[in-house]
Amino acid sequence: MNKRKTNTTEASILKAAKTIFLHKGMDGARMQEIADEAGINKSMLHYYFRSKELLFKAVFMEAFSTLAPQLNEILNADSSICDKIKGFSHNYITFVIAHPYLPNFILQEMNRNNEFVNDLISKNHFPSIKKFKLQVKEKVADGTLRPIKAEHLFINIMALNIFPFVASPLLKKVLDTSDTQFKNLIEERKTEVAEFIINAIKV
Amino acid sequence: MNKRKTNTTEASILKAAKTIFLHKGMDGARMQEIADEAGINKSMLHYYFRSKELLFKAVFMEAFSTLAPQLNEILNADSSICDKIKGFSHNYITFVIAHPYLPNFILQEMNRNNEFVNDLISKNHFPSIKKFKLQVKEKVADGTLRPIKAEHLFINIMALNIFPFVASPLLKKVLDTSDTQFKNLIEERKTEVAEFIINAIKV
DNA sequence: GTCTATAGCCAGATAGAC
DNA sequence: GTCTATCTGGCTATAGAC
Repeated sequence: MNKRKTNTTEASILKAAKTIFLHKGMDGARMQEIADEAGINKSMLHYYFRSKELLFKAVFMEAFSTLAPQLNEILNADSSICDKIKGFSHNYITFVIAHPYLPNFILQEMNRNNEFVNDLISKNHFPSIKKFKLQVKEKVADGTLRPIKAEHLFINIMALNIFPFVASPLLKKVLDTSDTQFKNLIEERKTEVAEFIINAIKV
Repeated sequence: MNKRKTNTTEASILKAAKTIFLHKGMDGARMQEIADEAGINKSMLHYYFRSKELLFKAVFMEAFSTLAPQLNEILNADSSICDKIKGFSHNYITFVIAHPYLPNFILQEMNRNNEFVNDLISKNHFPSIKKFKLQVKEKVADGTLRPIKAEHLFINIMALNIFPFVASPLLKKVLDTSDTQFKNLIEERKTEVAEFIINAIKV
């Protein structure tokens, strides 16, 4: 009985905290706002998570844990480079359409350079680029790919997939698009991005 | 005499405010910290700029005014698309190496969605994509360019140039590079990015 | 476990002497 | 114009009743 209440309250706090932290960041978020969002008393936040920082850590880790593994589709899968790029772009964009604030939140908090964010990440068995590096080197050597460093290719894949979500307010202004039109553009990018990259690297 | 002191003090406040706001954002910045950075008394900030918000607006506008005009090299120059991409990538990356916190600051504050940021920007004769759209359409029609929407090409150019600066903490971890190695990668991108894009769009 | 009330602190802003 | 001192409000966090 106690256990059940603990679980549901704790979960609703986490859910509310996620909403607020993702929209406003650590510095902009208010404990009161999170409590209101969860429909419970502010002191409950401290009862369950002890401090704003610990609550934030929980949210950040959960957010990070959903994004980091997706990189493995590029870095550690066994498929061809083309298939990786097609698969990742489609899956990643589909996922982020459903969670549009995630990428900006992660990047922003990593840029704030708190020791703990970087600590948490280091410990969290970060995906390594090692295997991908070998694969690219090999394909460049045998002439299947234009000469390109794996590092640049990886940065480019990330950039083309992630950037539109991080820069959407700016892009909407320059492109002079409505929200609906912008959504359509993003939808198109599920295939557009992979096509663009593959054209860039194929011989 | 008074005039000179006004100018130098006001300038040193603005400079300090730029440093602090760019590193910490509106929410994370403290007026005391800005005063310390400028080496003057906190009440001077209010004497010259009246409030934190007005000081922030001044900083944001100055930052935005240095970045926005650079988009014109892509959007409104008279050169060929290839030359635009080469020129912009080289110039933009060179500029941001010297001001690495600028892009993240602008994107972050636009994402906070304060009315005033969006208002300020709307009034600031934002560069339009109109001319670039015509140019791309024309080149696609006459077969000089692979079929691509101007919107996607523009997003891609922005993404490939800006993203590495916004995501540097993440990229450094995944790529497992030192600061020096990462700087070298960025340096390479002055030409690498344009090459990549041109390969992607040429027939 | 959940609430109310409040402690304690720190930030932005102002008053007023010089 | 520049300083010191201080007000005021809002925020995190906790004490304590239920």
